[in-house]
Amino acid sequence: MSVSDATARRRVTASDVARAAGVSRATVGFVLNQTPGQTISERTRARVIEASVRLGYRPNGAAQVLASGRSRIIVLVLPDWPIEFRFRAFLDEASLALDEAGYSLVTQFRHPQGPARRLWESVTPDLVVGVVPFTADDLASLRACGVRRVLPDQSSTRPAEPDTSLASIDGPRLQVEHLRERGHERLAYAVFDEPRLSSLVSARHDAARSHAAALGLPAVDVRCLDYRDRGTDEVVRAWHDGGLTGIAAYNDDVAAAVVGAALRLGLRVPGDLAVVGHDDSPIATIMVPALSSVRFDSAALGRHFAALALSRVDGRPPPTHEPPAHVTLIQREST
Amino acid sequence: MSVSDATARRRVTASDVARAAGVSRATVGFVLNQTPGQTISERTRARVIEASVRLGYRPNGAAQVLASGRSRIIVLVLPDWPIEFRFRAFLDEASLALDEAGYSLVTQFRHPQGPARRLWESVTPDLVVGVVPFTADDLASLRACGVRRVLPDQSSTRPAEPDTSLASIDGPRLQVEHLRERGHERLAYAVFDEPRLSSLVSARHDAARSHAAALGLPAVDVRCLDYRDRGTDEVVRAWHDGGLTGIAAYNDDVAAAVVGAALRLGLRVPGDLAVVGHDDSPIATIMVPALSSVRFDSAALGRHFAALALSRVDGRPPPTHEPPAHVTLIQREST
DNA sequence: CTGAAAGCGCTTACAG
DNA sequence: CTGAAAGCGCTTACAG
Repeated sequence: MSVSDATARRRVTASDVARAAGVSRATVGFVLNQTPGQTISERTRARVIEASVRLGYRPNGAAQVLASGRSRIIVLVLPDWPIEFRFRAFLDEASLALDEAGYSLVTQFRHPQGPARRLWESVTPDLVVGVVPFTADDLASLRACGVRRVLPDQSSTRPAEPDTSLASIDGPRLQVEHLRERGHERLAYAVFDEPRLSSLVSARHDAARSHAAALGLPAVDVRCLDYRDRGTDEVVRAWHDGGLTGIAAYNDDVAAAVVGAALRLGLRVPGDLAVVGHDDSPIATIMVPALSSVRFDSAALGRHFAALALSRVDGRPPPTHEPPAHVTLIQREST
Repeated sequence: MSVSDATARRRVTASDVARAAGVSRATVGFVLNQTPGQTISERTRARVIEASVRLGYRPNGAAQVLASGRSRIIVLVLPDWPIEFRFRAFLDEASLALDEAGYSLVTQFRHPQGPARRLWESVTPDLVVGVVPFTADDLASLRACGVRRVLPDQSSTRPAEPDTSLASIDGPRLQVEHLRERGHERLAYAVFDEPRLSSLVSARHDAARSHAAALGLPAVDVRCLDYRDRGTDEVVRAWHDGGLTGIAAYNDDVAAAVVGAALRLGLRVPGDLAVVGHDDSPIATIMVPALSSVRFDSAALGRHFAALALSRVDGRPPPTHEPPAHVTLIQREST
């Protein structure tokens, strides 16, 4: 009765457990944290565990962080990009792998205006990872908040860490190669006019451009579409009139917009215009004609991200093996 | 020089600021937290602020949480649903509104296996909100971790809080009404076979069913599709052969799958089969034919969520006004 | 108007 | 093998 009273009244602390088990507070910590280098008798250990379970003891996170200096929290700062279809699998796998190692992954989107309070000011993370590099402002704040470990690592002059970002440029390469193999030499790259995406978009179309150049193909025509009006139709007509036959798209939605415009113009896909998307989202399979696309193994990327993050929090060198080969081209009806 | 030394060596604390400003540690806290009921001279205040800026002082979050018992962190526990298109806008708006009130919104996805460590064990949130109700296990953990405020509120017997969940059932109603207005009486409801979604899916098709019943329409035929094979074609053929003419879909991807199957079968959309989607994702505009769909005002929902959460952390009664009317039907070519 | 002091609930050398 | 004690960096009555 006094037990349930105490439970109801206020939070159970390590002192409560110690009292109930007839040991000191320190011993409670040693047992529950399995602190190495301590020799606790089996009987004592059992008494402590029994008491902590019986009382429903949960350590106070803030007190642990304050005393130990470690939170076992990793913050992932995401750019202000619209969520991509495969991204959820990336997060799921990364969280799972980190969870198994005893860490929690917490994500924060970074808006242009920026939140007044950065998350790392509140949660004392062991590590903060940015998908895009941090601003000087962010870095100053990170330092002032006592965040010791940051990825990408700014302080060192050694070569950049392995790139686990989702801004992969292997996809565009595969798209260009695939169109070339299907007999297309005059190519275009289609993107949506989505300001939030600018850095990612330009990384990808640059990759498409330079890979085409490396293959000796004519310059790739990069165009912005707006799916909300019919401007896409004109762009597609101009491509066709100009003799372009192969279109690589930033993602499957953009590819679907190109295919839709082509159909409205009476063009055959892939007869007159071959179109390849990116992300292998559900719509690629659903569309008529079904869309060739680039599939990301985002789960593998998520696991690789977790391994990299863990090596960083433990102060170990990053994993030496390359990130997994994670993109493949799925051919369907549109090429 | 000694300043930059100290900065480099270890974290700047309130004591450092106090020393530099020639005041006590308490005064530093009073000034920086703008504690009400204190009368601090303008000169002292200025000195403290100057020193804290100069030294780059940031309060230690863990210590603040431990001492004050409040973290200004709100955890939103998300079910294991695939991310819906409009969901990002919801999160953006909610985070922004909470941020303005000085709170950080942290989200955690809840996998079936469940993370070993729940986030609320580490971050001492002021409030934990679940999109779906918590399990008894979760509730026990929340209680043991000292989380005083939880939504949906389990402890009280008063009527449930206003529903801000994304499992809205107004969309299905609009779909049924719209199909009816377009002259369709024999309806079907199409979903994907996605186990992660079961609760949301059944909430929606139940809504469609009961609204059709309320309108005096024949029973709605609910069917599971699988877009990865051609089984969809057979379902759509069966609908057409059976005289069904109006199809409401769980989301725009499902609707696109139905439209695609209809086109492959040589049916006219909307002539032979009218199809209405849900979410108004980009693909609805892009598709040929363009898809009628239900648009969510998820930004307004996000703001409403924030207001509700803030009322809860402040211990105020929830906002009395209804959640905004947030769904509208956008008619395009498919109905 | 300002400061000295207790306390939040842990961890972790250190001493027995 | 176990415990007493200092310390993490704040907040907040309380006393002047």
